[in-house]
Amino acid sequence: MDKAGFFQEVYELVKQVPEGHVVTYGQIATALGNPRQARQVGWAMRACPEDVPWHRVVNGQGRLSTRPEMGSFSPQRALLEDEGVQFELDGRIDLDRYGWSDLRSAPVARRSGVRRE
DNA sequence: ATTATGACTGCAG
DNA sequence: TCTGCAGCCATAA
Repeated sequence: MDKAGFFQEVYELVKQVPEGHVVTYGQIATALGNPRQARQVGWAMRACPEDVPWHRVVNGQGRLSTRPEMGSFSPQRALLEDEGVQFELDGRIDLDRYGWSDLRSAPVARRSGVRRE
């Protein structure tokens, strides 16, 4: 797998995230084998193809990291809310509830009380 | 080859 | 809880 494959892998992982769930950059980087490459994941998202649900990717704090300045704000929040993700009053997401851990076969320790919607 | 930048993360204040 | 600083690493100039 060449370096360009890294981007492709990121996209594949993001595509695996179902509606109503989100993943962090570090999570993706970890799934790829390098938790330190979280930043490069962001770089990959910068080229986010249309067939990639980039809006389901947030930072480790459950906040939207997408640049709020690209000429206009991103519809990320609206998209997530439309999928059933409930935002906190401070604009944060409860990763304990919406965080996805089954990225490409993860050990997981999913809590038993994951109630969605 | 070297410096700067960034859609990140974790720790410290 | 929030802000700031340092560590990491691929891409750009």
